Amino acid sequence: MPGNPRNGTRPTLHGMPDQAYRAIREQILTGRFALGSAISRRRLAAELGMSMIPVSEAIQRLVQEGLIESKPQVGTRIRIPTEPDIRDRFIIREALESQAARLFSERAGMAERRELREMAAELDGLYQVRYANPDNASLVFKVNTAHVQLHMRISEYSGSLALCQLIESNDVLFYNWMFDLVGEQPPVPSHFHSDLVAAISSTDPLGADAAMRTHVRYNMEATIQSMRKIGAQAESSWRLGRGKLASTNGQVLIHSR
Amino acid sequence: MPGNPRNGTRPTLHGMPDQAYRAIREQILTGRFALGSAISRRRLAAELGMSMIPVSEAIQRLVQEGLIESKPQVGTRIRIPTEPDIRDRFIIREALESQAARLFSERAGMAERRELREMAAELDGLYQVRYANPDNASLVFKVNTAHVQLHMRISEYSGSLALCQLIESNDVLFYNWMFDLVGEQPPVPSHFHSDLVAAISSTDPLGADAAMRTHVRYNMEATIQSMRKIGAQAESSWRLGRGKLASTNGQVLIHSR
DNA sequence: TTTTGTCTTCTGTCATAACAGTATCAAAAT
DNA sequence: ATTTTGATACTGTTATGACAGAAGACAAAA
Repeated sequence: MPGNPRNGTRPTLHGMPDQAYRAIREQILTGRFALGSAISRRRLAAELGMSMIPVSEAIQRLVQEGLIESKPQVGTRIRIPTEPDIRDRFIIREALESQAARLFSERAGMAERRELREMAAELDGLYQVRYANPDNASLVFKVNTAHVQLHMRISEYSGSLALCQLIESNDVLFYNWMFDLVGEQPPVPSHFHSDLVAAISSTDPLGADAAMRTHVRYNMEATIQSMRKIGAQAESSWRLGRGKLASTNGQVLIHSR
Repeated sequence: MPGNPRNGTRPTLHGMPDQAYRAIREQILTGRFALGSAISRRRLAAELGMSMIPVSEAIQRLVQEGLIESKPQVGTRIRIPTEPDIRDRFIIREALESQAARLFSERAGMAERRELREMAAELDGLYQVRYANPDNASLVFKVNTAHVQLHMRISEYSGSLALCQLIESNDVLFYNWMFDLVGEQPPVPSHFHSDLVAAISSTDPLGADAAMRTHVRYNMEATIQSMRKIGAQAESSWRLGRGKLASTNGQVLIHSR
C-alpha cells in the first residue's frame, strides 16, 4: 500500500495516476459503476490508498475521453450518453475504422490477413453460441472481448499508432455504452465478421472502406433507439450544459509570430 | 491577479486550469515556445500567478493532445514530431475531414454552401497574394487563420459536435507542426480551395470524400520530407520512449459484469 | 586526459489542509 | 399546505510544502 511522505513509507512513487486511471476505468467497463452513478474523489482516493491529486488527474483523463463528466463544485459521475452523443460516436467510428480498413487492405501481409480470418470465424461462431444461450452472462463477456480484439487488431495492422490509439479511445466509449443493450439488439448475419474480413483483405482500399462503413452502420438506427430508452430512464437531473459548439473553432489558431 | 487562500485575496476561482491551458496553448501556437523548448511548471505557475496544480492539469491536457511531452522527474517540453508522427497526423486528418466532407455534402443547406464558396474564394486569393509577397509575415498569419477557419467551418456544418472537436484537436497539432515550413512547400493551385468546396458541395458524398482526401494528401510527401529536416536539427537528446503500441489494444475491455 | 564520485540544483510528484461553491433537508414563516 | 430560511454535509478546487529522482557542475582520482 502506498504511503505517506510525512512518515517514511512511500513505496509506489511510479505512476500513481496511471494506477488510478486503470482502476477506475476497469470499474466502469466492468459495470461496477453503473451509467450515471456518482463517484467521489475522496472515497476513491481512500480506497486506492492515495491522495485526491492523482485521482483527480486520472478522472480528468477519463473526462477527456468522454467516459465521465464532472461539474465544478457539484460532483462527478459516469456519463450518460444522449442521442446525439451516440450518433457522433457512430460517425467517428465510421471515419476512423474505415480508414484503418483502407490501410489494412493496402499494407497487411499474408500472415496478418490469415490471422484475422481465423479471428473472424471464431467470433462468428461465438455469436451463434450466444444467440443459442441468451442468458449466459459469461458468453456476453466472451463475445464482446473477441469483438473488440478483432477490431483493435485490424487497426493495429493499419500501421498507424496514433490512429490505433484514437480508435481504442473511441471504441472504449462506444462499447461501454452499448454493453447494456446486448440482447435487445437484432441479431447479426451468421458470417458478419468473416464477410468483413474478406472484404478488407481484398487489395481494393475503396472496397475495404465501403465494407467497414456498412459494417459499422449495421442496425445503427435500432441501436440508437434502444439506447434512447436506457438514457431516458436514468435521471438527467444535473446534466451538464453540453450544447452548442463550445470549442474555439479555429479562432485560437493565431499564428502571429 | 489570482490570490492566495491563506490570505483573503482569491478573485478568480473560476476555471484556473482553463486559463492556464489557453495561455500555454497560445504561447505554443504563436511560436513563443519553439519546438523542443523546455517549459518549467514552476516558472509558468509563477508567471500566471497560480500554483503548480492548475498548471499541471493544463499541461496534462496538452500532453494528451500531443502538443507537449513530459518525462516523470526530468522535464516538460514542446514535442518535436518524428516522421511517423507526421504521417499519422495526415492519416487521421484524412479520415476525419473526409467524413466531415461526406456529411457536409449530405446535410448542408444552401446558405452554408454559399458561405463556404465565398470563404474559399477569399482564401485562394490570399494564397496568391502571399506567393507574390513571400517575406510578409503578417500574410502568413492571415492565410493560416483563414485556412484553419475554412476547414473548421466545414466540420462545423457536418453537424457532429464530437467530430468537430476531434478535427480541431488534430488540426491544432497539424498546423502547429506545419507552421515552420511555410515557404518551403511547393505552391498550391490557384483554385485549390474553391475546387474543394465545389466538390464537397455536390450531392454525392462519395465524391466529396474523395475530393477531401486528395486535398489533404496534396504534396504530403514533400511536406514530410521538409519536416524531417527540421525535426533532425532539433536535438533529440532525451526523446521519450514512444515506440511500439503502448496501448492496451482492447485487452482492458473486460466486460465481466 | 579521462573517468569517477559527490554535491548542488533543477525537475515533476503528491499528501495535507484550508477553501468555496452546491445540494439537501428540516424548521420556521407565510 | 406551501414557501422561505438556515444549518449542515457533502462536492471539487488549489496553495503550500515536503519529497524523490535526474542532470549538470566540478573536483579528485586514475
